[in-house]
Amino acid sequence: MTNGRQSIDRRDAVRLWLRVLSCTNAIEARIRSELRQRFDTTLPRFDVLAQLDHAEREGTGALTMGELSRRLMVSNGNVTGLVERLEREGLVSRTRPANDRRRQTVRLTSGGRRALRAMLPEHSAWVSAMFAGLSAKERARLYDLVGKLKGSVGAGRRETIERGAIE
Amino acid sequence: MTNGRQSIDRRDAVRLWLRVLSCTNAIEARIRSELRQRFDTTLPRFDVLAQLDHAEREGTGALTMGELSRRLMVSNGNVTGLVERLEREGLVSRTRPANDRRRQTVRLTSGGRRALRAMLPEHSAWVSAMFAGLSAKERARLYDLVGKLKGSVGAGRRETIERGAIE
DNA sequence: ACCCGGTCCTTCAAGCCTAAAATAATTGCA
DNA sequence: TGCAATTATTTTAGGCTTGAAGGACCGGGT
Repeated sequence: MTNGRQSIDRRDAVRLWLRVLSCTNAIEARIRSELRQRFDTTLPRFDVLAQLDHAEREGTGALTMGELSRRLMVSNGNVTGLVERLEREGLVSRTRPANDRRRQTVRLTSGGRRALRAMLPEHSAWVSAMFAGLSAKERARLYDLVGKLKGSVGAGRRETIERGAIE
Repeated sequence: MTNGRQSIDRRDAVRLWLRVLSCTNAIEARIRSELRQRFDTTLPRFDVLAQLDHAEREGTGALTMGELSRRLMVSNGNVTGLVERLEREGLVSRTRPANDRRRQTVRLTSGGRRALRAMLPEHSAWVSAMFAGLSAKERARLYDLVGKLKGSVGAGRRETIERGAIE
């Protein structure tokens, strides 16, 4: 049964995954390259600023390091370095709240807010240009499918763990 | 026109992009984690081995550093380091062909081939488990949409460059 | 024979990223 | 109160990644 139904499905899944990956990489590479050329900055830095801005709009003026790490889906230690560099550049500021001195809260400085506001519209323009080849209907379908996939990823993990790896 | 038709489309495109990105990251994180736990290796190393194996099956016994860099879509310098580490571990070997001594050709060692063959079936199993929440029809639709998106990404780049950034 | 533009690869500096260990502050509970 | 478990963050060691600069090599034209 080296080439049964299951093997074929698996090969298809891998092919699909590789296509998704290469597409994502291409988009990301484009955004990185534009950010570097137009604003002399990097994607992780942009992500931090965008996340802080988003929090601000929600009413949360500042985020803790941990909250930032969760939202960006990167490790704690990574956030430490990123925020350090952004602070050195004067784009964010850190404060230690008196009620819990383990914490570190981060917020945008006015310079950081200004820098981000300059980048956001261009960022949207790049992204929407790259997605322009898809109709509104196709984009909606893609949105749904990826949402379903996201759910499936979590479920797949649990199942494989419960069952004990490969059968 | 701060909130006209275009802005809304753009926001949608960004939302879609963020969903695609977070889904891809989740899948990649899972694969990285499994590779580390089960085989004590990393995704880039796996990618190099898989690419060399693929080339082997196509009849090309070995790849040059440049060809490897193109296929993996990473920089030249990056490949140098990756191959160095894999060579240190005895999984690949490098040779300098006599007819063009600028080049460096890389091939799997028997140990490398053995290591990869152990990983491949599990890798497929992880991926197909993560995609199992989608029906065959949905997977096919996703495959097509992502293919179309991939085309659109290239087209979007060209257009933005020609038109000169954001209008 | 010599040079010169191009190709192939490596080196370099800097930043990104992770997992695991260490540090520091808080909380709960005996 | 005292102290163990928990929570929040930083540190550490190692690897990944890039863009740019540099060095070796090839081929063709003079």
